[in-house]
Amino acid sequence: MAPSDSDAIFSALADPTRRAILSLIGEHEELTAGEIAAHFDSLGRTAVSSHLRILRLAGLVAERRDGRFRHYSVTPTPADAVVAFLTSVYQNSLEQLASAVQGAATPEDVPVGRVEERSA
Amino acid sequence: MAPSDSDAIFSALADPTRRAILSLIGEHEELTAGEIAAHFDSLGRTAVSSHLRILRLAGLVAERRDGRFRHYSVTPTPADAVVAFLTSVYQNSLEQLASAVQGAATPEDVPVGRVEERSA
DNA sequence: TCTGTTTGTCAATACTTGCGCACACATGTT
DNA sequence: AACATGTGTGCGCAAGTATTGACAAACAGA
Repeated sequence: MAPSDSDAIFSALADPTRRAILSLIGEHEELTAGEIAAHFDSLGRTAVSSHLRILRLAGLVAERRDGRFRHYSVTPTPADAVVAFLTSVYQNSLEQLASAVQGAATPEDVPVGRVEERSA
Repeated sequence: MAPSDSDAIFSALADPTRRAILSLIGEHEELTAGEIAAHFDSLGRTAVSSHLRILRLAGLVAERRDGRFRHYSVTPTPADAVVAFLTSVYQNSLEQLASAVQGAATPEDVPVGRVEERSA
């Protein structure tokens, strides 16, 4: 199976700790790795660093290096992959409001493309 | 950490095969386990059954027993948990879509509250 | 400059979890 | 009884996670 971007994103979101980290970063503009690690007593810096690496490889967060610090922030775009998948599955119950969103947002940017699927 | 629903949902969505199964069911109204298994040459019935069990426990699919067959369909509501999380992180770029989704699925149940988070 | 400290990651190791398969079992049909 | 449909169980293998120890990079102070 082609290791598409969705794989990395959904795998990254599968871990509760990573979702908590993502939420934590989302509450602020930027956070250093140390500030993030400080919020998790039960985790060492290595574990947090590893999680941040996975989030970064998935494109969910961006890192800005400033001296010996590394500031992490949320990247807005990659949620599209998740929304695209949900849209493709829940078309029936969502197509109405999809058109509503189209009217409100950009009409052409509504990817209903298929997600990966093993050919039989 | 409280094993909230989000855990089961995101874990279920983490596997590419399960996402493919979910997409496959979403393309049709209902599918039996055998029909689903027929679409995946590289998977036995046991594996597909196991995936369906996980999807069912996560509330992503519903099963209707008809004789010796079991018809699976997509349940529309549980996408709320995913959208709720995405909303909390990507408030800016998704609030329109999120409000639209919540309005169509569960109008009164609008949990934009915090996702689980380890207290420091 | 030269230590010493802080920040963050890398490497190697144990532990846990998850996936897929083979087999057996339960249920329903003919 | 014989067959078909699906699932539960146990096993082997792979992947992910957290920890310990060590390392590179950047700053502060004497």
